[in-house]
Amino acid sequence: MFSKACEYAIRATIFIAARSVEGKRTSLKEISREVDSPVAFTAKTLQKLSKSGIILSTKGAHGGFNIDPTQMSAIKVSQIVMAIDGDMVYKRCSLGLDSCSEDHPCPFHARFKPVRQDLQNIVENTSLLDLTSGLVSGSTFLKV
Amino acid sequence: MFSKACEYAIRATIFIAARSVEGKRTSLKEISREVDSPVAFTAKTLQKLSKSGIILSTKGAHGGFNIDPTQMSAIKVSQIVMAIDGDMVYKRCSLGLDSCSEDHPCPFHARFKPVRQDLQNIVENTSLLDLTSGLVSGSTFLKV
DNA sequence: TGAAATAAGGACATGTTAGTCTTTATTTTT
DNA sequence: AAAAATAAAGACTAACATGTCCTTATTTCA
Repeated sequence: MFSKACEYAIRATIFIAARSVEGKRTSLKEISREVDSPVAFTAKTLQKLSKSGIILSTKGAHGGFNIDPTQMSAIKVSQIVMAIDGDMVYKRCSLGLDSCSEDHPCPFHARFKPVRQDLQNIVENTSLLDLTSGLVSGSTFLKV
Repeated sequence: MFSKACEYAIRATIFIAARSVEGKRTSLKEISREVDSPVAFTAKTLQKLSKSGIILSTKGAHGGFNIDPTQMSAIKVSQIVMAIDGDMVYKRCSLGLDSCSEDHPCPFHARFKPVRQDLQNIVENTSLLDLTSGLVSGSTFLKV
C-alpha cells in the first residue's frame, strides 16, 4: 500500500504533532526511537516532509522537528503521502494497465473503484489532528 | 497494491479463462502477447498458479494453459492473490506496525479498516467468471 | 523414430526500495 | 571562541522485486 518510507513518514509526523501540542520540539533520535524506525532512513523522509512544508526543522542544540499546532487540522494525510509516494496509490489501475479508465476499463476496474475512492477520501479527509488526538489520549499507538 | 507478478497473474488468468470458455488452450507466448507481460516472468507466475491448482497446464505441441469452465465461478480473485502475494495485502497494518490490532490500534487503524475490509470482500467475492464475462463481451480490456 | 512445440526449472542480470555511513552546516551552550 | 548538539546532504551498501536466458522434460506430429 504505502512504501516503508511513507509509513515511517506518517508515524513520525503523528509523533511530532503529539509533541508539538505540548509545545515541544523533537529530535530525530527521539522520533526514530518512539516510532521504531531506522534513524538515518527516517532522516531522509523527514527532510522531504520539511521541504514540503509539512514539518518545521531547526538545527543545533535543542533543535529538532515540530509542527505549528494551528496547522494540524489543515494538514491532511494525503499531503504526507503525496510528498513521499506521490498519488499513484489511489490513482493506479489495480491490474497495472496504463490505459485503464472509465472508457477503457480493465476487468477489475468497476469493482475496485469504490475501494480506491474510499481510500482517497479517507486519506484526503483525515487530518493530522484527527490522528494525533488518539495518540495523546493513549487510545492509539505508534509502536509495540 | 498488488505486485507486478500478481497483476500479470490476474490478467493472465482472466485471459486463459476467456479462451477456456471457447474450449481452447492458450500458450504462454499468446498469453503474454495478449496480456502485455514479459514472457519469461509470466511463465514463473503461471507455474505458481498451476501448482496452486488454479490453472491447468499441458506440455508439448498444442499444449498450453486452460481452466475447467465449470470451476470458473468457484475460483475467486483472492485465490490468485494468495498464490502469488499472500494475504498481507488486506491484512497488513497500513502504517506497518506488526502489533497493530483492534486492541492495540495504530492511529490510522479505525479509519483504514473499511477500506481493507472492502478490498478483502471484493477480492474474496468476485469470481473468475465475473471478471471474464466483460472481456468476452468486449466491455473490458486486458491491454491497450 | 526424429523433429518441433510446448511448459518447467534454475542460474543469472537489472532496477528499485530500503537502509547505512561519513562529512558538512547550523545553532546553542559554556 | 570552542565545544556540543543537532539537521542536511551525498555517497555508499543491502535486500528484494522484476525480468532474462539457457537447459531440460514432455508431448504431438510427420
